[in-house]
Amino acid sequence: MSDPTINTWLDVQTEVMRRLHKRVWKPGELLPGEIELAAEFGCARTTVNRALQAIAEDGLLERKRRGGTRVVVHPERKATFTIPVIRLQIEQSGYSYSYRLLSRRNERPPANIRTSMDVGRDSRLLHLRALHCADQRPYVLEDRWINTSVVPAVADADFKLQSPNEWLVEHVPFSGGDFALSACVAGTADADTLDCDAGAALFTVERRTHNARLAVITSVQLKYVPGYSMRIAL
Amino acid sequence: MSDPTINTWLDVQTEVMRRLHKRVWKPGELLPGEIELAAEFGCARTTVNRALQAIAEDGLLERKRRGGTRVVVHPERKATFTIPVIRLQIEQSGYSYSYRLLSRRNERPPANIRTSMDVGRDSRLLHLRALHCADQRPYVLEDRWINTSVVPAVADADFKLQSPNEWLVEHVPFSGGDFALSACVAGTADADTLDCDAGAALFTVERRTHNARLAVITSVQLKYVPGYSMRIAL
DNA sequence: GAGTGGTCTAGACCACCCT
DNA sequence: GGGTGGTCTAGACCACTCC
Repeated sequence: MSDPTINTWLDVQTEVMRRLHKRVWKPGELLPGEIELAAEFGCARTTVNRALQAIAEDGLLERKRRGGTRVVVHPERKATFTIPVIRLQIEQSGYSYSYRLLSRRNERPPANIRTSMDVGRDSRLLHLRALHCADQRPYVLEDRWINTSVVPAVADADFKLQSPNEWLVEHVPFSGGDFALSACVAGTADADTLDCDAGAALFTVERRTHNARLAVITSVQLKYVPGYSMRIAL
Repeated sequence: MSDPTINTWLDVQTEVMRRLHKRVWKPGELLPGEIELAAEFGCARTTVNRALQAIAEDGLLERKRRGGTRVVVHPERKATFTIPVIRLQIEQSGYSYSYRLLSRRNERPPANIRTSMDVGRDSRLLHLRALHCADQRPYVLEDRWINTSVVPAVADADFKLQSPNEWLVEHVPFSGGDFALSACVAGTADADTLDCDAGAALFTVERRTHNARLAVITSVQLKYVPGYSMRIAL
């Protein structure tokens, strides 16, 4: 071996990755067992285990108890991105952040919201609309529904200064949810608020958040200003 | 403690998460050291370490060598999604997949591609345009540039049957890249190909892929049919 | 039944970084 | 300097699954 000592589990990971790229172990093939690899690398089995587990988490290896470790055939790569917190997102770009509450009402939600938030047709939810700006220019338009029976404390929240997102993060521990990314056409109302042309294409994020008991806390739609793009590194 | 034995590192993770949700340890606060927690849970320090590391990877804890483990103030959640392989994406939705190569040319790329792929103004790159269909109906329009000097073998590839994406996955081990998600308005040509109205909003994915030596292999833009949304679970 | 990965333990040393 | 997390080791037992 030409390798300059393999000690840490990261070293093992690197070496295994190298062999995967060089097709020393081809897609679909079985890798040597952990003990064997440990012997070759001159380290403990635990160390090899840690490395292989990490690679498996990235989706490049598949491990089974009796079946050994196998190279995944179609390496369906996984990307992880950090869910943007709008204020930080803007501030990190070097702009000043400002925020304005446009409206706050208790309303009967439309059908799609009733469905996605799993509430009856007579329920009233808190409906918030807000605008986030970068250097005083519109950046993203927020349209949010909050289930007040799941989060009663929201009645006392003042959203004039603090955005709903930040209030929720601080006051309501949540456990899960889902995302949908899409594109929509700016209507005249959107265009007016976002200070753009009607008919422009808006990058849109819809997000639903539920608590540990799977009750939907909030459902929000974010429409970004035209030209916005969400960047992710692999 | 009312807890029914804490043995595995997953048990520790669950218990720590529970305390984070219950604000036993509040945002910004310092957790007890690993040895202390190990004593409380009645397990080895290694086990506690594994659990805390996993939570830290999710962005909820921050760990420093001398500074201990701290609850992150603004838990910037991370989401991980699998990069869609178009054919599988369509087939898993229960549709039949078909694919058509629209054009294949060696061309001088426009300025934005020259920049993003880091090539000189006289370089010629392989330019591919293709359409992916679900049940014979347009689903996504692919516009791809491949650097032929980085991937010479591409000259011999036949993209009439196999899509460029799948060919690249099979033949060119890549190591990294980046994504940009955005929205764009369908021009008349796009609308014609995708069989939709001009002016519709198209969800757009741009992706750049480079090899281990950071040479850009390919840059691709995918325009999805109107109404498409990309879904991610947390 | 037997072999593989999954995990735990106890002890040890190291790297980092705050005071 | 000293305390914290980061990691390695060696040995052990368990759980799953293929044969």
